[in-house]
Parts: sequence; structure tokens; C-alpha cells
Amino acid sequence: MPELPEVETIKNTLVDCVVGRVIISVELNYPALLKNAPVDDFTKTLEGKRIVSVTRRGKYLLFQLGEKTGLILHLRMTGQLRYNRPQEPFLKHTHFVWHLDNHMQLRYVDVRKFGTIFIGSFIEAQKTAGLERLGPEPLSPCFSLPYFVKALSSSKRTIKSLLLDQTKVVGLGNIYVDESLFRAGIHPQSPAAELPDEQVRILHATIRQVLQAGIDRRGTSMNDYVDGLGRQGTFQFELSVYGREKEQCRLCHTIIVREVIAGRSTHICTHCQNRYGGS
DNA sequence: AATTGTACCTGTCAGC
DNA sequence: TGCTGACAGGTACAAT
Repeated sequence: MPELPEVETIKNTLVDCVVGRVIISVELNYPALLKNAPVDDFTKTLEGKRIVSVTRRGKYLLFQLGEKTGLILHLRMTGQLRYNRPQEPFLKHTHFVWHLDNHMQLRYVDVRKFGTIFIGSFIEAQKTAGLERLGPEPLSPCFSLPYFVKALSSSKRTIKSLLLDQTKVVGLGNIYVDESLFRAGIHPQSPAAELPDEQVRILHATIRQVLQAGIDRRGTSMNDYVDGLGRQGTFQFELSVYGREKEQCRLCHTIIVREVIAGRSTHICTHCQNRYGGS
């Protein structure tokens, strides 16, 4: 579910409502969520701590708790964080609850239970969660055109596979990759190294534009995604190819097709998207 | 090194 | 209506 625009939107809602709050008590209903510490640690580590900051790195959410404690959360496919009043009914699949000092609750809901949590010192938790291996933030200056050119030219993979690789650039998932490649006019099966320079330049700019548009629309609510206050995003109404199999391309009216590329369901307008290089 | 398959889970939807 | 199988936005790991 959540890719960069969704996680960014969740983070922004949480910054507004939980930063500065103290965690009074904690309930953990699904201990397997916790990847690097026993249940007791989760409770003992969090209780009494102030939420100093909530930030995002790639698709991860980072909570700084107290002076030096960190909690790193990845929502994977169906994770949701919800800021609730205590009297609001509990959704099925609620796996943890933080009781905050303003009598509100932060609840984690995850139907498929793929979400992961790491806790420890702020620095150590980031290492354990694997954040060191992540590539640059696509909306930061680190994601420069020269960097992107180099990342593509040194790869034998398809462009779709490369864009999904979080060590090359973070934050893109299936939806935003398909949308970016459509808008850049590139067939997802094109070998990354064989894209013409001009196409690489266009794709680089397009990735930023699509992600920024996703953030501006507060994310894509195709299925489960809602922000920290339970609100849907609206980018699903602006999708060109993702989820539009058998519908007409908005530009040329060609029927959008879906095929498996890089092991993922991939949506393509074969008229608007050129296949560069390779077979 | 890169790709493919598998695993982690539950819900939904298409097809029979 | 009910059953079954395919499939779902992510990532890690093993095998090839």
C-alpha cells in the first residue's frame, strides 16, 4: 500500500497530533510485529517516553522517543497508523495501541500483518532496520541527474525492476513506478542501461513530479490507505495506467494492458510507452 | 550480479 | 449462494 507519498502524508498528520505527547501505556496484541526485541522491551522501552519527532526515510517511519530511543516502523502492504479517541471502535487487526497523555490513542492496524517494527537506540534501530542500505530520497538534491544516469548505466536490469529497488532510489512502489514510466513514455521492460540520455532526463524529472503530485493529493487510496486521521487521498483519480487494465488510455485511447514484469503486476499503454533497446 | 520463486498474512473478487 | 483459486501496493531470503 503505502509508497513515499502515502508515508509522507501519514508522517505529516502524526507530526501535527502526536509529537510532544508522552506515551503513558502500551498494548501489543501481535508480538511478531516486533523484529528485534521481546514484547517486554516494547512495553518498557516506550512507556513514559515523549515522542520527540516523527520523520520519514523512504517508506519507513522513524519515531524518536525521549533522548535517544528510536522506533522504526514499516507499514508494508496494509499497515495503518490511526490517531483515535478512546471511545472510537477498535478495528479488527489492531496490533498495538499507545495511550497518550492527552487521552488520545495511536493505533496500529494491519490486515496482512506484514508490517515490521525495530526498537533500540535511535541510531542502532536505524541500522537494524537496514536504513543504511537505502538509496537517495527522490525529492532531495541527493537524487541528482548525474546520480540517476550512473545508477541506470551500471545496471543490466529492466527499468521497472531498478526503480522498485530501494537501494537505488527510495519511495517508489508499484503504483508510482507504473505512473512514472507512463508519463515518461517508457516501456517498463526497457533495459535501464539502454534508455537514451533524453529519456533518462525526462524520467528523472517525471519521478519527482509524480511523487510530488502524489503528496499534493495526499496519497493514493485504492484499497486500504488512509492517513493518520483516517482520511483518504485523491491521487487514485489521477492515475493514468495503474489499476486501469482494459480501460482506454486517456491520451490515445489504446487499451491499457497488464503484464507481469519484475515479478509485479505492471500496467502499460503500448502506444504511449516506447520500448528502448534490448529484446 | 541479477532474476526468480517463496514466504510472510488476510481479504476480495472473478469464475464456475 | 457457495466454493476455489488468483491476486493484492513490500521486502527479505534462498536458489538458480
